[in-house]
Amino acid sequence: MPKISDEKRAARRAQILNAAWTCFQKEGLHATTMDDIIKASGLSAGAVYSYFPGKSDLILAAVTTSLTDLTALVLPLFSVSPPLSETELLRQITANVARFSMREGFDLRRIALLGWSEAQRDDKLRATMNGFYQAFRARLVQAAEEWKKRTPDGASVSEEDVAKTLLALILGFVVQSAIMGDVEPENLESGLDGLARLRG
Amino acid sequence: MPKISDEKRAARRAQILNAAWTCFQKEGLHATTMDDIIKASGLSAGAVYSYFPGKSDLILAAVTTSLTDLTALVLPLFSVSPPLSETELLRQITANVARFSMREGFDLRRIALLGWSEAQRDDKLRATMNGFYQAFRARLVQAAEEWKKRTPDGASVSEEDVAKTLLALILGFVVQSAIMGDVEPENLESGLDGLARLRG
Amino acid sequence: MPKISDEKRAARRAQILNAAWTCFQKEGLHATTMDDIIKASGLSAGAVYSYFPGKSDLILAAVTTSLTDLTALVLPLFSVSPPLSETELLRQITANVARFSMREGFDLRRIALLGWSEAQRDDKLRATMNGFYQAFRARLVQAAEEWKKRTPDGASVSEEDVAKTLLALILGFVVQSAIMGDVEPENLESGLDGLARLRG
Amino acid sequence: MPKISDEKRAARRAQILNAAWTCFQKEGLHATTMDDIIKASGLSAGAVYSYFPGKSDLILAAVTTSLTDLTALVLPLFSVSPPLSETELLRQITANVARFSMREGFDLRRIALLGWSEAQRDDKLRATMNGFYQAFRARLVQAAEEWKKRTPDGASVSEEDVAKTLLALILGFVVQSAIMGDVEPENLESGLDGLARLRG
DNA sequence: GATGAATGAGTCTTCATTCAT
DNA sequence: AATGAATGAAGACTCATTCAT
Repeated sequence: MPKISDEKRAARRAQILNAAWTCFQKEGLHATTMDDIIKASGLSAGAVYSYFPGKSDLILAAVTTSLTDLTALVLPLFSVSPPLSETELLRQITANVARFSMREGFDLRRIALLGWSEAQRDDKLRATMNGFYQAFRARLVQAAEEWKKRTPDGASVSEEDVAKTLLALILGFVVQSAIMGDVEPENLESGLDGLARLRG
Repeated sequence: MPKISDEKRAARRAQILNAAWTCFQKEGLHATTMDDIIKASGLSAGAVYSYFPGKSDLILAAVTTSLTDLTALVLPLFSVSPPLSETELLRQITANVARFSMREGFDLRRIALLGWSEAQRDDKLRATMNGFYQAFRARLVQAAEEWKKRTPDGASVSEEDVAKTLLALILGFVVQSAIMGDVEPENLESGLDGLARLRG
Repeated sequence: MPKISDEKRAARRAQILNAAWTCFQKEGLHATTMDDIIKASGLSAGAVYSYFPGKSDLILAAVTTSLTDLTALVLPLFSVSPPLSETELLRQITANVARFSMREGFDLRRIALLGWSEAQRDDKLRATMNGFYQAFRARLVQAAEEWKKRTPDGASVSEEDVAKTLLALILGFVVQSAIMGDVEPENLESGLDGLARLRG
Repeated sequence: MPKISDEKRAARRAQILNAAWTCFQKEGLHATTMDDIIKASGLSAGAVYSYFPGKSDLILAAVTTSLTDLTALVLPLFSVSPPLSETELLRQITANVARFSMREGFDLRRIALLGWSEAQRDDKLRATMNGFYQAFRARLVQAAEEWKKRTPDGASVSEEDVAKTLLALILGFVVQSAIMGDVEPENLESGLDGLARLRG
């Protein structure tokens, strides 16, 4: 098969995935019907099914894609030089999540909530998400190790726990802003600072 | 059958809600059919529908109940004397959430994830959840005010932001432990401490 | 059993029938649920079922009642002295039907259409209605005989056919005014006159 | 399955409509279940629903079709040359209705009664039927104008009222023959004649 | 390969009727 | 005798998936 065909295949896949994403976000995972996606994609039912064996695969692919896109957005933040401080990293990550959420009608936060819910039922999806979050947290652990090295008297700090705490803050930011809608990256930065000062 | 007593009505309602909760948790909100709930409740379809007008009401009631139960569990923590410190409050809240999650096979965290997802589609549910979280965060603001008073040099701390940050930590704990399953209340306590020390 | 009890029974029956009539008219025969009637009657389900074995009996009774009421309204017209002319009788009958239709929200024409439709399915109802219409047409035949006697040269007139024609006019008036709503008794009188003149 | 031809689509539609008509007539409009129609049509539920969005549309289409078929049967009678007399037109119309009623097991009169009843509840259906009868009556008015022109001394005749009277006779014929079953076109012709003679 | 019509098991919900209290 | 909660068999309609053309 010539190369064009492969490109076309990839384009078609992206086209379907895009349609699925839009629908999922607007209607939720279960309220979206295959027909919605088929219509939105502009292809035929048979065509869609030739790219994805079933609805659950489409869901998995959509969530995976959004996770991958997010990774591409966030990973560079770990490699800037000089490395970002904890406060700065948290602010940038949450800011990126918030910014990504506004893009072209795709709200990453909604997709995240939908995905978490679906992961309760779908083993494959849960495994995929788990893997992604593990990898992400591993990067946070690495970053924490860096900060630790630079901190005199930081030997007793658990980089694992710091990573878990940062991840909790990020995920909690996603939920809180999706449900309540009145949280900005700066709030966490200020709150974290306040919390430290209140503890003395 | 003559008029049923109020207690019996309430008991029946609870019986149905209990069945629904069990099913929702096992299967997810949409994958659970009314028939599942009907069978699990041990009642007839008509009986279930005489207590709840439809499936969405059952979902709303199930989520509301779990939210109410959680409130009952967590609210007392704000009233202990002497008041808990921020670290202690966070640890106790997350510990209660984790403990509640293990109770009688009901996992509050799963219900929470399912509810958040459903709230994207169901306006009534979203309003209910929003109200609950607003009230909860207001209590956190109050607590932060207390801490602020006791902190010399704490005047510039934003209690709003502290509350948002604590809520983010709690919600993030729920997500992280539901999806990844390897987070304990102590991790957040230690991580928050480490974070403060790394910041200098 | 004392007399009071019987009276009470009759009153209850009427109360139920009244409720049924109102519902049937507003919603149609099938769209009306037993619960609608029960609620409208102010009695309990059991009470209603102790007076009428089932919904079809209620329908039969409601139609029969309306037919009976109509009879009471129309029959006297055949006994007035001196007897009414054909034109006058037709006008008075249709006028009574129209007037009855306006009474207290009960529209006899609607009940008639509903009853005819139901009679297609319900043998008992069909038999009842058939009997009523036969009796009514027999009265028309009698009236036609009278007119015939008074008409010189009327020997060859078929009183049966005159009666069928008058009945067709009355029933057609009911349908036309129920569906189209722009027919008055006078129209038929004038139309019949015109028809005669056009025939030469 | 590739795109189906227009003829095939129309044939399928007719097939379903035919099944619906048969069922409606046998069982009545509401007693007929979608499953009855689906079974009778030989198609699947999904197929039927892809041609008709719901039961009420099927009812509307069935009634509309029967009305259209009837129009095709009756309209030519208004265009014969030389024009039919009032008596003749009435006889031919009723005769056609009666004949149509016998065709292939479809009884137009029953459909008419069912439709009138349903029109009480269904606005769309009522509007459709009203439109049809208005058009039909307009043709009767036209015919009456013709008769009027040919009648010396006919100037004062109201063609509107003549049309309303003729329509009442036709509709009344339908009801009377459907419910009582002992009326023939000739009866009306003779009765109308007798009525004129009795009036002097 | 692509199409989209067709499938049919499955969903939520209703409602005439019963019968325990 | 009266009540009204409970029953459960239908009913209308949906939708992921297939496969004839």
